[in-house]
Amino acid sequence: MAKKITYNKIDENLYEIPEDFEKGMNVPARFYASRNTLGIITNDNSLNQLINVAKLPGIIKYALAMPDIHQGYGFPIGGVAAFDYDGGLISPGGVGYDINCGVRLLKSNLQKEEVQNHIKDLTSMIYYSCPTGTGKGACVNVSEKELRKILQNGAGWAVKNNYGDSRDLDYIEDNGQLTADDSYVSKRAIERGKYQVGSLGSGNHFLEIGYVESIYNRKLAQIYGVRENDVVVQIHCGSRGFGHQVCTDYLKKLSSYINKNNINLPDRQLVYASIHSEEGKGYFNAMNAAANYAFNNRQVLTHYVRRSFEKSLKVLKKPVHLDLIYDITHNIAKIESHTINGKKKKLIVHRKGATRAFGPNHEAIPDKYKNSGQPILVPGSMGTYSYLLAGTEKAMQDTFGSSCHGAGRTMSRTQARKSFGANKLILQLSKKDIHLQAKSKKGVSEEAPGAYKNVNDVVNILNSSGLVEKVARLRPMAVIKG
DNA sequence: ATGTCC
Repeated sequence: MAKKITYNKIDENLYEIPEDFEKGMNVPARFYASRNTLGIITNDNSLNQLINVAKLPGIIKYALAMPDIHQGYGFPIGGVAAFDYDGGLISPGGVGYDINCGVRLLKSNLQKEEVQNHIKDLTSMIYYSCPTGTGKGACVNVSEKELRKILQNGAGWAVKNNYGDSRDLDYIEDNGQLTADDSYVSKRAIERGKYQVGSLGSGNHFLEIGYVESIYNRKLAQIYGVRENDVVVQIHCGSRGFGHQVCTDYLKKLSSYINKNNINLPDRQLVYASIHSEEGKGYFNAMNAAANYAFNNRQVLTHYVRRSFEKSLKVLKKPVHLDLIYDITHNIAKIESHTINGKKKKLIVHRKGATRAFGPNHEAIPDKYKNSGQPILVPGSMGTYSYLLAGTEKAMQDTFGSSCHGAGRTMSRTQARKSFGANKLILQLSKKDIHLQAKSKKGVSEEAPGAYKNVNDVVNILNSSGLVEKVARLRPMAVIKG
């Protein structure tokens, strides 16, 4: 029987497991929660995983968990951990299997009323032009030579090949490209990647047409370019089988590194390497290649969504366009500079199921948004609200500039399948005027809103903690799922 | 998350 976790309340929605709670912890573990979510969070293994993360060498300040925390592979999902760059710890478990899984938000020049009557045709056209579900299927099949260009250039590949506009690149985190040497990617990953360029995937991935339901901050909404009733599109997906294979490959390689160097781990799933070692350098480069794969994936899908809007809404007899508001990643480790005890320090920041949330005037934010902090996209569970938020200076100080990534699961996929029937869920959505087009009933059950926390609660925890500014809330009209 | 076991 594991020992009961004790923690101190250090702010209204912030709790801390002290460094002396368990032998081996190098820093305290902090998590954001409300009275409502506390019972859910302590119900799974996620806080034990967070304590294990606090035991890793070179961790800075504290192991952090966002309010959407739940257990994952090694590190909890909804976790943030920053390591000293000189020590160089990098860990695949701190990134996740779906490397650079992320969300992008597009805004159309159309109003809810204009799209409402055509929603089923539009959804269907997108559904058949954007492959969904597990396995093969892609908007475009590429040769190994072209794939390697994608792995190096990210979303720039799509733009160069006419899947988008060069302006899109300004509104993607890191401009849709991280530095990557693709020679560190396995042959098997290459094989899997060739046939999935421009595909949605399954699980919690989705494509959603919705509208801006309410505005919380007019000034920030104006800067981001959203108004009430604007029709928007969210695309949530990642690096597909390619990223999965990279993760699998390097968990194995780094496991050998751990054995070779006689390193004791609090959990076998927490394998890591120094980024300065050959193994660590290999993972960092392969991870970045997978990140580029995902950036490009979302860009190619965007192109097909745009074409579907144009074709399907010809009846409106007006030009239809979709502008990219922002594209964020919530599964990545990045080298960033942060102020620690008054001094700038180079860190390796792992965000797993956590979104970057840089505050105003950060150099990484596009000029147009410079004064407002970066846009943060928090999709809710299927058929519920999603949020557009802005990063704050407080997030820079308290969470290495990080926020949550969604509502966060409250039960396993297996448990959700047993608890919720797909047909009933589809009916419930339709009563709310939300049209669902899904590849598998199993997938629908697994993604039942009842298997997730309430996204409103999760966002309010971060908002009341000062980590994010609420900008707008989005309501779905139609959802496409794998 | 994932050709849910190469």
